[in-house]
Amino acid sequence: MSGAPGEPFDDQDCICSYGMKLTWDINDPRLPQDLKQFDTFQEWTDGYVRFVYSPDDKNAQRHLSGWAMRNTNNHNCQILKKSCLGVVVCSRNCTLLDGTKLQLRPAICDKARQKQQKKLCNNCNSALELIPCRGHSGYPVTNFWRLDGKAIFFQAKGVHDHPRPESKSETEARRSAVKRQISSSHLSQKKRALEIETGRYHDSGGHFSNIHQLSCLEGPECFGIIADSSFPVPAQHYPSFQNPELYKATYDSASFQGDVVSPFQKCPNPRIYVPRTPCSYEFTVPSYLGSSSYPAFYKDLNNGSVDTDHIPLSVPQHTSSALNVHDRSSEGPGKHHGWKQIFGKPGYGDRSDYGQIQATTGHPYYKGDYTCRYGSTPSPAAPALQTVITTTTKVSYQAYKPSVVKFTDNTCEGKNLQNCGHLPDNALETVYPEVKVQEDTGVIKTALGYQQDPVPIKSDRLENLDMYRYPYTGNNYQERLGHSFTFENSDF
DNA sequence: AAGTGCGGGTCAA
DNA sequence: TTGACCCGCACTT
Repeated sequence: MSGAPGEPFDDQDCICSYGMKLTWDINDPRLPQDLKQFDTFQEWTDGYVRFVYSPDDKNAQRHLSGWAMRNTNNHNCQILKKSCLGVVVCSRNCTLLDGTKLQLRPAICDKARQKQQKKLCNNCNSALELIPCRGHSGYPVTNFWRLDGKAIFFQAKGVHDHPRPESKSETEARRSAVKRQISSSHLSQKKRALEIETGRYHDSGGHFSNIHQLSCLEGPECFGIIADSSFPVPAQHYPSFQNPELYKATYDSASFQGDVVSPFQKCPNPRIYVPRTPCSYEFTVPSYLGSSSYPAFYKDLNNGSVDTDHIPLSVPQHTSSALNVHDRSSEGPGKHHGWKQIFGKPGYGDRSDYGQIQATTGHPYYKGDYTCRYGSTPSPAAPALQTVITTTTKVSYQAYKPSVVKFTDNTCEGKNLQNCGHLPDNALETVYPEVKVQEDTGVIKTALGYQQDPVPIKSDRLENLDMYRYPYTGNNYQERLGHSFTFENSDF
């Protein structure tokens, strides 16, 4: 189906991954061999994209993804196939103290996932619920990995129709941090007991002032992610690695003492802006993709059985929101519209940008029936996306070219978003009308992101350096994170 | 314990 | 035939 291996697109305006400039499909007998460059590792791929990674890229070697992807047997030992597990949310869709939603990473292991779903929402005690991914014709988004020759080929099929879960690194970092807190807490208690025994304890209030303030939290190496400092700095728009400052704040003693409101009660950020790409692409990072929050912890560490999964690290980003997850999850694949159906649906014609598409798929997440936190209004400026994406394994490479080019004019800056402290649900619902649309263009963003000039991002981030200490500001969360962590093999 | 990858097997389209 | 999915196993973290 694809052209000669290595044959690049001749469209000079094609700003996409190197992998997508080449014409290949993961199932092709022969993949491009004469590779001239590699793509920077992308943790949050979304959409029908392809990348070619260096065989030395550690993340590519590990088949890493921000999404919770589980191995799927495709009976082809040459190609590793993984499918998305979705995201775990609160069944009541409760709003956390910081105004965000619970969005946990589904456990990859089946047993662990079952256990995970038996747990309760740490915020409202209602059940947790797994929102399955139905972004690929009603089936989970699939990722394919293939080591061929001197490159690692990656291909993704489908557009995630759910919020991002915590990334693997975030989950690991959170667990790591919590464990450290636990051990620290226990050590502190022992120390205190010893002090009492020896008559050296003079704290009249019996208050552990700063006792939970871990010294290790001063440095990024405290967290697994940084130790692995090596994560690639993808030139993508929203790297997912945490800013150590956020951890520092989050795991502060106040938060750990139980029912204490997070010190950073949030402010969904109005400033949603992503620097232009070299070709003046500009778009908004959706809230659910870019923000996160650090709700207060409710577990008493003294009980020694903190469930790290119940301590949401980042709960960001909601795509859609005020949905009823029961409705969402109870819907079978059959009720979802495939891409063919979507594109063929009358009335949308050439306005088939992703936002429009997903907002009209009939999927509860995007139904107009729902009062969505971020709305589902398509960008009025969204141009036609002359894309044809098949719903089968074989994806026409031709689909990629126009999708990127056509996105040029879809500029949407969240400058008008309200800056608010602690908004109630219904208030938030009206805040991000444009965000949803941008999120739905994930495929394009991902494709565009890889070559983005990091310089403007840096300057932009530097301008907002102060915000690093105060989570949430909506969408630039992930963007900010990119500053604190570096990816492996990155030339950043 | 959980993540990861492999592979046998079933089922439905 | 193809793709999704379940399961068990082995190995790693």
